[in-house]
Amino acid sequence: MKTGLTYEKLPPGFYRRPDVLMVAKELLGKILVTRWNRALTSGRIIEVEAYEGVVDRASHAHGGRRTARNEVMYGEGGIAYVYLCYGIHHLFNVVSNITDVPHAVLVRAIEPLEGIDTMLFRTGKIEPGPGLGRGPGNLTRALGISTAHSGMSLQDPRLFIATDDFKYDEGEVGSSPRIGVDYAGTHAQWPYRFFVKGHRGVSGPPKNNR
DNA sequence: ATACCGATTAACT
DNA sequence: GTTAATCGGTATA
Repeated sequence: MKTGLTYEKLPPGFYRRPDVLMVAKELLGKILVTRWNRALTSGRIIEVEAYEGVVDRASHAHGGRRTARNEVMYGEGGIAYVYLCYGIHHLFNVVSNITDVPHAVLVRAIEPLEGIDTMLFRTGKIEPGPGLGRGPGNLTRALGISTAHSGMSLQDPRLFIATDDFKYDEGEVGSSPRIGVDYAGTHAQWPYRFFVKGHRGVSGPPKNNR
């Protein structure tokens, strides 16, 4: 495949580690790739949030809740969990940890790399730029990800995460409480959101990336 | 059967 | 700074 970029798919072991915060932080700088019917689109991950399963009131799996929607969270690390939010937005998560430990990482923003034309077509936007991958609902639209892909393995050639050995330095990464989880009470204060400081592609107002 | 609500976004003032 | 849009998932009866 001609990509102009060289990168290598992350192995299953990356996702199956016990510390969801470590998995979340290390996903920053990795490349999220989709290839539906030969249309390749990709972007570098620049903002994520960790959801710590049964102990986390902000998680869909809090208290061991298990439904048709969130069932895939209980699968082995390395699969996609995609769900519909506000009736419109498809939110993409990476399931981590071992079977029956429902940890997940929400991908909130990417820096578009490949397939910009395809992303513009999918989003109906006219100008290329950070807006294409900024926000969890926007990036799934740009990459063509939907709830139909929930449960798909991230070893699939159509949907995977890869590394080109690029890494952000620790000093380039900021943390904050997660967005939009005020209903979770004190757990909403946990600093489980990680982002690239000062990056224009990070979601929310400018203060969100400081 | 029915009621409530959200891991958001864009378009406002 | 504020708010309307929008509908599947979930709980309750």
